[in-house]
Amino acid sequence: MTKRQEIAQETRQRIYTTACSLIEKNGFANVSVEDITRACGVAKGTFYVYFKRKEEIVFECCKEWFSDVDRKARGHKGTIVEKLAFYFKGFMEGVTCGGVELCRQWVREVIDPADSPGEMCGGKYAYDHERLTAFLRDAVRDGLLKKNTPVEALVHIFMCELYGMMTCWCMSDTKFDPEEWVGRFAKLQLPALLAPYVKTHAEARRG
Amino acid sequence: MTKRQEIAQETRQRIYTTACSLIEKNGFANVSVEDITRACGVAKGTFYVYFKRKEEIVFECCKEWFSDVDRKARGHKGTIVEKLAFYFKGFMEGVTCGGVELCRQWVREVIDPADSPGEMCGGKYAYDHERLTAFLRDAVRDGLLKKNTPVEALVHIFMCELYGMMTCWCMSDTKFDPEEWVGRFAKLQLPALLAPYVKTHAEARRG
DNA sequence: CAAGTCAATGACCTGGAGTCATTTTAAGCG
DNA sequence: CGCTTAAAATGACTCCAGGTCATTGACTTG
Repeated sequence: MTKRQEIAQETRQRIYTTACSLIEKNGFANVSVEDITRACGVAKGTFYVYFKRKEEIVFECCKEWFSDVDRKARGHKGTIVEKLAFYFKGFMEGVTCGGVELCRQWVREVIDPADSPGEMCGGKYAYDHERLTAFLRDAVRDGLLKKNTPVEALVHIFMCELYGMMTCWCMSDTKFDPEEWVGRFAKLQLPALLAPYVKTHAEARRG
Repeated sequence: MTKRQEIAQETRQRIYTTACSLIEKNGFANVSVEDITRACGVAKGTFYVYFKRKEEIVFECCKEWFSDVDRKARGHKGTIVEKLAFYFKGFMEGVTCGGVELCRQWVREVIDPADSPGEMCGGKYAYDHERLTAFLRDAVRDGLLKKNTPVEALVHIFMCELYGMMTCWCMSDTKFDPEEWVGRFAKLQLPALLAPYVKTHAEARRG
């Protein structure tokens, strides 16, 4: 990497960091692109060298929420119910850690498939969706779930729950506790949903 | 009502109707206030005679979604699980009937308590919240649920589910079917959630 | 060192939200 | 029927923020 590219990377990073913290402090709508660039000492145009639209910065900021949720959950010992509970817990930890203003903007963007197809919503939704699908497929492969498990349908249900949680967290202005929610979901609802597909001990022994 | 007030009401109604249909056709962000006023043959300023902000029209459009969901559900015969399933079904019917673009804007507004406190989010959220709370309290009073039922907590869970459904419906661009979702929720998850609070036949007989 | 590349710039364009002084029109009254 | 009053309607205007693009000059390359 040449010195030039290094400087460019650093500029991009500075814009990204500044944007995240400003948005978290004041909310997406109350932070202008000029606010961001002024705060990190570059011209407005520079923002658009690195990001196509103002919204794109949110995608950047939120990507890391989910960066290794699935990897960790795979490593988690226990039943499929316990693994999934761990997955959800990790997911919501990422979200809450990112802050409510970023979460709000994420939801705003994700509900609208019309906004920049391909890169934004479609892509973002697919991101989680595929990750969770792969996770469940592996659980089937590893014998934690029966062969006839309707993976796609379950993924849809779980995505509904996760995004419902996010939406309500934003609505309640963080007063509601996602961790408690995940706990209850895992204890009451998850077993009911998975019951038909979880192998009994006898079945598991048979393979 | 004088002729003057009649005309004013009619103007307001015309703006409201035109706005709803334009938003549903093109999406909230792609409809300007001028588009709306032009389409119904009044000046831009007239819009602001009747609505404080562009967003306020959405509140108006969406209010009727929930107008008598609870009343109908109260009249529905059956167990508390069946009544609630009916409630949820009616709620989502209202939403889907209103159309995905209105639903999107509703979610956008509702997740943000900072936007016009009192009237908008706080009020809107409270609207559903209180309605469902009253519904569950009545179920307790009528002996469908035990006295120790944690009504507030249940309301929160249900609101999460409803808004999760709405969010996912918007995300999937209406591809996902809320009715099917409600059906499954009522069959698998609702009984698990309510189990500790539903009276047994013996308990019900004792009162 | 000359030519080429590319990050960075900021004046500029655009479009839409919301305002307000003014005009139009219905209502009330002698 | 005029005249006054008050409400409804107007549209030119301000303001602001997102996004563009021709230009600059620092760095790279041969």
